[in-house]
Amino acid sequence: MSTRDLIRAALIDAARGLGAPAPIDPVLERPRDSAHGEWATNVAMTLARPLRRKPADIARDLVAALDLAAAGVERVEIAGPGFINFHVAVGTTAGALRDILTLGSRFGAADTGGGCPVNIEFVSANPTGPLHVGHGRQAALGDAIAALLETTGWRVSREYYYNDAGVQIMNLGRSVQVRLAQLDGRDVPIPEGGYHGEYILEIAQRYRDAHPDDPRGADLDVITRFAVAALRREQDLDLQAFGVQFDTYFLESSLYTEGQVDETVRALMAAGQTYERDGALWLRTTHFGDDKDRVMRKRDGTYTYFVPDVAYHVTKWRRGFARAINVQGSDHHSTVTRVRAGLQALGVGIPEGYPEYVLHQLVTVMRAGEEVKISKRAGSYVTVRDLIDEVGRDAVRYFFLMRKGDSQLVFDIDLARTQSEENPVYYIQMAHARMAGIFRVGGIDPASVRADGVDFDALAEPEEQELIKALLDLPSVIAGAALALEPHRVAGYLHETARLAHLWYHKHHVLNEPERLMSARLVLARAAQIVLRNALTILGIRAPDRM
RNA sequence: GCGCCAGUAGCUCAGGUGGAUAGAGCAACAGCCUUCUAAGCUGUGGGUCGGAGGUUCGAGUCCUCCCUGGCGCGCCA
Repeated sequence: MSTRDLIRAALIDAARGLGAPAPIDPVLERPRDSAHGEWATNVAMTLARPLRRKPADIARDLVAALDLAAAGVERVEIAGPGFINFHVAVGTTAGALRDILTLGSRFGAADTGGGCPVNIEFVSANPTGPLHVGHGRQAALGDAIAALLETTGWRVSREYYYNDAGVQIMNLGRSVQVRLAQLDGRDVPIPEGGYHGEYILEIAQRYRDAHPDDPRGADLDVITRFAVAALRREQDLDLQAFGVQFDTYFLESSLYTEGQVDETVRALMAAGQTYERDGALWLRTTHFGDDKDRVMRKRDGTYTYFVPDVAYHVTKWRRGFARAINVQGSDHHSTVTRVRAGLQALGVGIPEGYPEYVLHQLVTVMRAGEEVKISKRAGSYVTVRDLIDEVGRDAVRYFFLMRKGDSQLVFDIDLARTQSEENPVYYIQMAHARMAGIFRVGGIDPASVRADGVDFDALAEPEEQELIKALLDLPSVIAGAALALEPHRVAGYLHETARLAHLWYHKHHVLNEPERLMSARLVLARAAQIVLRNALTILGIRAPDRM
């Protein structure tokens, strides 16, 4: 049991002794100021109301009832309006490093999810062009959220949904066809809604090489399939370069060919949630929180886009995913209500909040103080590949993850490509490399470092105590980030932990110190290496041993 | 007009789900290399947390209204 758990349990006992009503759930936090001890609780203040007593009096009685010597608590004090601060013995705090070494790559993991299957859908770009920076943010976010959930015990499936049959695909085929005609010397304009990027021309040229039988581009179906395949391959390469892998690619067309769209429509009609008006079929989404009802089937007999969307999410539910998380740009937020309304209208027991959404705001790319809006290949937008080529995969990942998804994100290319202290990615990776460097120079296999017999009282320097506390916080940071679906918390934690590691490294020496000190510091260096690596891994960033 | 998100240091942003004196990076200024990476470290300055009310022991955080910005509001996808 950790020191924190021991304190918590003792507090619950003591509070019960004072007659506090159940459930008692004392919050234990790291005080901002380390002079306030290793742990602090505000439980006396939260009990003031139910017990109808002053917080300070409750705190005094609680402290009197606590016996925490065995837990390594040296001193308990009451401070401010009723906080109870716990000062833990140096060796007790440091002794917890043992767990980090023992658990290794599993330190920080939990089994909160209990193996429950969860589907995470992200990127889901239509195969009509290279991935843009927004897709990059989704890829980084989705992959990190997936890793967070895996680490906390969920069985995660990464899924990519793409539209392989709609109007946009038709426009893609036509755009390539027009480029073919232009290559053939004819003056044909790009159609309304068509794609203008240079990549369309490239595809046309490749099509011409691959189909000498059709130099004039007469067969639109064949051209379209060729273009889709080419772009899917290209997107796969982008994702590969970014280090993202999917378990499932789900084709929108399969919803039609396998009858799920029709089935969903019939089920909604049978549930009495639809009506006909003006020759169209409507869904009563207003019954489920929408501000107006939505058309499902247009007058021309075709379905609006959200019908296959609902059918798609029915398949997620049926495939056994009790949780489904969609990572999308905030420009899709209007679909949230609609999809959920459709699922509720079916009345088949799907929870109201299904699926969950992680919406992110837009990305602005800056270079030399100017906004970058276009790339040569894509024409109207900056591609993920541009960023990866320019600053490297690790920096791209970190920059996309260091901000909360709800915030608009400014991607500063100049900062991301600096290889110095100014760049947070290098700063963090450098901290890891420095820990690794200690073992390399010392000729010690880091995996051989053991905590047995180590005198943890030796780690008494303030920089050591601060670093140790930060390292031990990894599990709770991961748990919080996983619960909130917010990877940026891990990014912030990494930066702070790296700072403490640099500070310690700079001020104190490990090798060639007296045996008692060196062996303890080797454990600390090893623990720091493990924690930095584990946290970086969750964000999909490499932890190099040297730089 | 309605909805979602945001507004915190000159700039970019954190502030785990109400806690103690609001933080970090960049930028600015002043320092530190005979020892495991100076790709690093130390110090200084810098704030009406958009505004006004409210909730309570306690609000950057929760509620209401207003202001500003981004996105969305189709029988497009």
